[in-house]
Amino acid sequence: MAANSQFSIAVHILAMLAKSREGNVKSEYIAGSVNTNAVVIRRLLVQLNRAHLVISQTGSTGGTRLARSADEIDLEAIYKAVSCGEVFALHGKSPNQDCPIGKNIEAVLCNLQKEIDKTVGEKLSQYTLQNVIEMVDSGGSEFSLQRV
Amino acid sequence: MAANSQFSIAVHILAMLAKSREGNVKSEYIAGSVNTNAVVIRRLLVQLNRAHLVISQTGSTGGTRLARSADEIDLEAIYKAVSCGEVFALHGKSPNQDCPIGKNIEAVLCNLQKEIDKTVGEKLSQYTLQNVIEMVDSGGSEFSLQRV
DNA sequence: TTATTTGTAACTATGCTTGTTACAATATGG
DNA sequence: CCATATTGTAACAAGCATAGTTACAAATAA
Repeated sequence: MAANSQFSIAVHILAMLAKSREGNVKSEYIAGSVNTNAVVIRRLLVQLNRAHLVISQTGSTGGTRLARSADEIDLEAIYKAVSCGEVFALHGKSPNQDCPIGKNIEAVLCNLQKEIDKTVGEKLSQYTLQNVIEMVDSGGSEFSLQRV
Repeated sequence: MAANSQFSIAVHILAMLAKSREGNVKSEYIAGSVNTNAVVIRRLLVQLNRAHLVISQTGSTGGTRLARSADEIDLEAIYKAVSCGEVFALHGKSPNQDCPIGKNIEAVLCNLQKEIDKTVGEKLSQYTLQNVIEMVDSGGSEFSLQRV
């Protein structure tokens, strides 16, 4: 289980919150739907709080709610909030700087990486949390409802 | 060093091969530029062979060469050859199927995943290995030369 | 036959993600 | 003020993928 599923879980969490607009939702409750430990949920909620997508409160009536409505939250914001990193990684070790290709390939790949990340962000920004909820409600069969 | 840099290394390898069109290039030589072990290179070359991007030969005059010219190899083909997987992962464990959201969220995210992967593939297909080499030759400062 | 290179297996080391327990900090309500 | 409940967070273990390394069989050329 080393694959990064934080974005998927984050979308799941936010969908849960969106469906419970009245009142705070507890991490334990969300964990029951995601089928994981509540701490895993709380760790993600910290990141969603920092991104101002949700508001959490401690205390006996505490919990978490959306910071704004579901159609004002797009998937790019969620993706960036949980900082899923890049589509591909650059070299682990630096290439040989004495080789003309090794010397410059990293810069080229870094620029490409930025370009791809931008493309992913633009595509994700075409969908809102509201779109996701509509898809879930209709059985999850298609993913075509895009924001106008 | 757990991040997947196989696509980056694969591009590096192919750039090396493209710059040495005459004759076979040995994995040890490529490893010297990438700054890693030759077996790491050979493992990637196996995948590039399977994708028919390169041709390898054993024996004392063996090595690897491009299967076609650099402007006939686009970055999507390289990306698919090394099967870098998906931009984000789905849930590790299955969500709670008794929850209306848990029951359908996976299908929605799976469709989204396919959509994003398609977008990445389309973007990568706009660049060829030849474009990469031109970038490297010009110092790697920009990434803007796109295939017509 | 000898030398050289790829292909591949096996093993280790490293690091990330997730799961889990524990507990301080915070907030509510009696 | 006290009891209760929840978040925030630290600490640690488990599982898994990537990368590095050694070793050797298979293939090929001279």
